[in-house]
Amino acid sequence: MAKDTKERILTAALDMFSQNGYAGTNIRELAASVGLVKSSTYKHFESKEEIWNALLDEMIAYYGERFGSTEHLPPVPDSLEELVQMTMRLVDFTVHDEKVIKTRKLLTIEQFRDDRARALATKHFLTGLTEMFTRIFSGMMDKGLLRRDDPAMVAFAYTAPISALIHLCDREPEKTGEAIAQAEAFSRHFIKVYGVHGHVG
Amino acid sequence: MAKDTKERILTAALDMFSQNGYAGTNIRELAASVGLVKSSTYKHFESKEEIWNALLDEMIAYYGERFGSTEHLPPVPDSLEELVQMTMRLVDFTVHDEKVIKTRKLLTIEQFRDDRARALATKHFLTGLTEMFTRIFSGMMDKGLLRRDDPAMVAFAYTAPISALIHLCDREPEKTGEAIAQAEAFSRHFIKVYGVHGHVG
DNA sequence: TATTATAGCGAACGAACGGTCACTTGTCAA
DNA sequence: TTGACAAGTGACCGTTCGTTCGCTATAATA
Repeated sequence: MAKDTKERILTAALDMFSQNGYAGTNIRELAASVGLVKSSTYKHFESKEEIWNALLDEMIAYYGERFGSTEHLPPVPDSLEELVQMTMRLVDFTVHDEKVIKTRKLLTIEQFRDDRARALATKHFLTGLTEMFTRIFSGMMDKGLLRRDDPAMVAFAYTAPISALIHLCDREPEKTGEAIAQAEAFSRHFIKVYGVHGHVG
Repeated sequence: MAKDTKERILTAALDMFSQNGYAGTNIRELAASVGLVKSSTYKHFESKEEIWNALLDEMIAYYGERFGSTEHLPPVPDSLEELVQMTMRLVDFTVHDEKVIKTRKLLTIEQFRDDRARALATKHFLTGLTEMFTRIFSGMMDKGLLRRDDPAMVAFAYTAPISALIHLCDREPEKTGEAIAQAEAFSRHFIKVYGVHGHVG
């Protein structure tokens, strides 16, 4: 039950830090949201900062196991349409999963204050997606599905606009539907421009 | 001199809010950084929140006069190379101008807490640049410099990656040189893909 | 059963917060 | 020369912050 409480505190911390920031979050409310009184928090963490560090540890570990290993790489699509579908599944997940949303918001808010948050933000918002799609596009070029070009540059050109739309969903959740539609429109625009057509799917 | 002090307080507020956030900034330090004692601040503003609101007012006004009016639109380039040059001038300014950097950082940090910051963030990070380049690309398509396509979609495909690199500069200023180089590389990649070549510049 | 560690609690701590107020100083108009 | 006002000061206010401490209840261990 101790382990359980500790986990629940971290979950609440992600909630509040991602909404109000580290400085804007107070332990009293945080404890209350897991049904504790503030002093009880200190049975599980030595300080507010330790909660922050533990949360970042968890986020870094989660990112590592989810995007760091090659086994979680999506398979190289066999058609341009499949690329669109795969992209949209990815977008759909990433703009609807609460934990992922809160993680992004927290990194957005705290990236200028904490160096580990800064580094993780760059991975989350830029290099992570780009590297993943660099491999995918490299494979698709080999298959003759995409025009031969620098796969890293093409991946950057593909993922950055999608990233921008994901950020828009975080900022203005009521526009999520709109943003998803635009992501799909962009994906279809992309395959029109970069894809090799007349291909037998 | 009163007007002067008020302005200096706002400048200091932009400094501190953009670095530590609204909640992480205290009036004592803010006042000290303009050579005042905290109580003197209240001769110019009624409260911390009023400072925040005045700062946002200023940012909104500045954005309006700088990007809102059509007179500040850059002219439609006469060649693809000119598009690259114009883009790089814009990038260079936007990643080096201190006030603009701090404005972006502040909007990044506070976009989830304040509705006006939220709206302004979307303009700054997404729609503003896109709309500007929609007009430019529309003109370039008319001139036969770019392949005919939906100018808004092409503008989005062009500006989103550049925006991502600008954010990278804000987050990791030591990578600014690298990011600028990548912006230019991307811009050249873009004109290679979307441009009409064999054109007499 | 007696012992001990754990996890909760309420009260209290000093420090820092945003904000107020009476007071002084300097400036400028009447 | 005087009066009014704007701008700055330091002392102080109540509140909230993160943190500590002594206590209790529970549950596992010996």
